[in-house]
Amino acid sequence: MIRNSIQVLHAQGYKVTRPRLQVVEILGKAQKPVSPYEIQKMLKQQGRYLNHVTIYRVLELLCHLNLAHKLPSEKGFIKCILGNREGCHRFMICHKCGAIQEYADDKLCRNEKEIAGEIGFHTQYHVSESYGLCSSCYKGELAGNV
Amino acid sequence: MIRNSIQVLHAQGYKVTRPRLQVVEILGKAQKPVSPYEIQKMLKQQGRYLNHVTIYRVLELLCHLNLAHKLPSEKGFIKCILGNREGCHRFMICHKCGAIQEYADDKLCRNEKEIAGEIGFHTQYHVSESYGLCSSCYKGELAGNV
DNA sequence: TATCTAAACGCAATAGTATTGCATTTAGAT
DNA sequence: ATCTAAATGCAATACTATTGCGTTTAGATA
Ligand SMILES: [Mn+2]
Ligand SMILES: [Mn+2]
Ligand SMILES: [Zn+2]
Ligand SMILES: [Zn+2]
Repeated sequence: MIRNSIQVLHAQGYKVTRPRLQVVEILGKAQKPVSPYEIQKMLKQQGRYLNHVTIYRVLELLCHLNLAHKLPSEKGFIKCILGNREGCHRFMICHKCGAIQEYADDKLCRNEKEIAGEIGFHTQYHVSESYGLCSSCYKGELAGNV
Repeated sequence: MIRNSIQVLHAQGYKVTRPRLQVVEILGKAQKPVSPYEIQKMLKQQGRYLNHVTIYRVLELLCHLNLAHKLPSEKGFIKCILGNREGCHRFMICHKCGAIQEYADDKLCRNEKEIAGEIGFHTQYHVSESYGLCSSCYKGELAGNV
């Protein structure tokens, strides 16, 4: 995570700074989307400090570099685990435990573009989030309902 | 739009109030997502006034009744044009003119659920937004590039 | 039509989120 | 070691969202 981020930053001509690495580290540990202010609090607990403006700017850059994604409906950011694979990156979100699963699927993209094409809409990218229960939470629900 | 909203409010045991009708009216006219504060401004221009808290509450209700949708990535609300059709309601968003096209597609939902199922994720609903150019903006782009 | 009450609204206070301009610091090139 | 464009911190400001509570009102009932 960190290593890859450093590489990407470097390769794209962006400086490798402490704030950037700190945010990357937080995202790497987080198991669910985190907001800029949440990141600030988490750093604070480590005795570190970053201005919230800096965090906003870092997150913006990380998204630009596809190292992170913004999940608007969750009001938070999450690290990208797919790399620069083709197609759009999609998410499954467990609304019980908050866990996120990132995935990509070309067929799905083609489907959506096809439907759009039928009414003359030219798709450039997709935002796609599935909400439900992850396998472990689903099992928990079943157990609870006995 | 208004008539249908009145019916739904009534049928569900919610009062038909002036604030609710005013917000419905604004959503009906808007050609793109509008935020609560934008709605307040638009009403102001008509010489009307609603407290922003009221607008928040009305929008929450309208979404609950499927008369409107929140578009998180656009930070705004839009009226629903599909009614209570089965499946999730999806959107195509032109990032040039801001126009929105709502649609639904069962096949797409099945596809997504299928993919989720493969990793044990149990989907309950989808958030889906396609970004690109609507047909008229696309034509405009082509013309401009000559 | 008048009365009544739960539901809805307005207001005020407060909290949380986001953006901008500018001075200072610093990564990394030379 | 020096230099400079890039990045950060700070301060001010604007925008967005939530809560509690007193007042008003839609619409049911008589
Ligand atoms: Mn990704
Ligand atoms: Mn709809
Ligand atoms: Zn879960
Ligand atoms: Zn357009």
